[in-house]
Amino acid sequence: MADLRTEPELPAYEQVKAFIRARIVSGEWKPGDAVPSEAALVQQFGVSRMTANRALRELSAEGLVDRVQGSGTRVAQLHRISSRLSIRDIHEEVAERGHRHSTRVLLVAAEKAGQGLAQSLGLAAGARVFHSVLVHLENEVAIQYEDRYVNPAAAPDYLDTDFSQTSPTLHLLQHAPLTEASYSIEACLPSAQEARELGIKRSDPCLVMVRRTVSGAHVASLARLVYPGTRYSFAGQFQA
Amino acid sequence: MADLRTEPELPAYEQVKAFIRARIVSGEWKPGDAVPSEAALVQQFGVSRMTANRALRELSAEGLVDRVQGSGTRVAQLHRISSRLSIRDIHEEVAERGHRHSTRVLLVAAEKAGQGLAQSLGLAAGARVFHSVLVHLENEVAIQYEDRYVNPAAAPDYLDTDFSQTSPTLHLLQHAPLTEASYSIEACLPSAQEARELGIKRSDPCLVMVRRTVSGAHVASLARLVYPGTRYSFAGQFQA
DNA sequence: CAGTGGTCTAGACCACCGA
DNA sequence: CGGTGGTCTAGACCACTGG
Repeated sequence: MADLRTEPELPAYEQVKAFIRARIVSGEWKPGDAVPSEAALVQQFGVSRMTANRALRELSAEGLVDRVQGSGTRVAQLHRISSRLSIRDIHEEVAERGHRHSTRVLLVAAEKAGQGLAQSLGLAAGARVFHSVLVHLENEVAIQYEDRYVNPAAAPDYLDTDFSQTSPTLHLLQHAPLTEASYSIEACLPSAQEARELGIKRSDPCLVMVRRTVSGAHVASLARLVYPGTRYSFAGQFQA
Repeated sequence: MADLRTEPELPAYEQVKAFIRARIVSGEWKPGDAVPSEAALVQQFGVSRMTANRALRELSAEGLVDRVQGSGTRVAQLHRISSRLSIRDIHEEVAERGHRHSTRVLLVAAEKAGQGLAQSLGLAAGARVFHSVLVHLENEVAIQYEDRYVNPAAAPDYLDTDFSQTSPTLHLLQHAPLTEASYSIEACLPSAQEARELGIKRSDPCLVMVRRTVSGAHVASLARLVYPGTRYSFAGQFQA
């Protein structure tokens, strides 16, 4: 029987998970080693098989173990620790740091989509699209230049929105439930206009995130987000 | 009874999940709306409560619904879609693209840690640390400049490793089970040496990832990874 | 073939929330 | 108080793996 003196009352499946996790992160059980079978855990801990199963299933979902039906459970090879990079509203993000967020609106208009843009948005060439360009400020310092095209079908009242009060991201999250997205992050030098609006030199490197969001059946939005490299970084934590 | 004609044989809990997920991503059920209770699902689908519970519990883990004991289950407010950014071995990454990976080793040595470095690694100032500098090539083109400090306690035989055969990341993953890590990504201009080794101009912007990895009790490694912005980008997918 | 995990059930007890 | 979710059990049948 294992020592379960962790918390006054911890669910049985959590105790089993803690027991196994401790042996993995301590290195006592190395990648590739077998983990006790469900039947063995039933014996050791005096729990039902469903409880042992839940413990192992959740550890598998967390990437700590690999399970193969008929074969067994083993400590996962590479602990591909991963972090969550999420789509967040920049207003919320700035507010969370205890800073003031404000917006400079440069453009909000309807346009005809060119060939490439229409294709990216899943529309016919020449279709009507919404276009917004704005600059986000944190404590009156520019931190993001946001150039965004929006599919009218996803947010019909996009043009009527006051983006000094709410952000495009928030508006879209609220009106077009996000189901899918893809992004890429690269390093670029800013265009003349981007540099001017961000208050940086054209030789100052920037992080550029290009993001395409999908809501249900149609592409909702295509955004190019430019961050001054000297004032912004994407940071994150990995946890096992 | 719902229409469950999705796949020939899909587990009951997956069918329940699919039923609910479909109504959420289609927008039929909006954020804040109540989701059928476990008891209701038991009725609708003719499954046991454990099965309905598993469906809702997993949807909750995926962030699609929020559950409150005693109150009920509701569609989650903002679908904080997020992607996993994982620590991968660059050799594996390049090989996966069907390209050749090779390495240019510039330095592998033991050094005395300065003040800041020692602190970052959780060692005393002046302690012995391992230092490696290498360039990773994809099809003979430089894509990453890797400058890394390693805690000897985490990988005692680091200096004896042939990094033209294996990579520091892989060596560390295999010898020091990863339990925690933090990173930041920013845009910078390369140093003179970085530019020279990467074969780019000093004015070409680069993505820089600084990564600190922890293995069990001690900090394992501190790495600075420089990617030419014109040749590399971090890309990812979000899924609901 | 025996052992493994994948799924499922029909109960059960409890803690919590809101009316 | 009734309804909710959180947990747990003691069985069960199945598909798959390996020797």
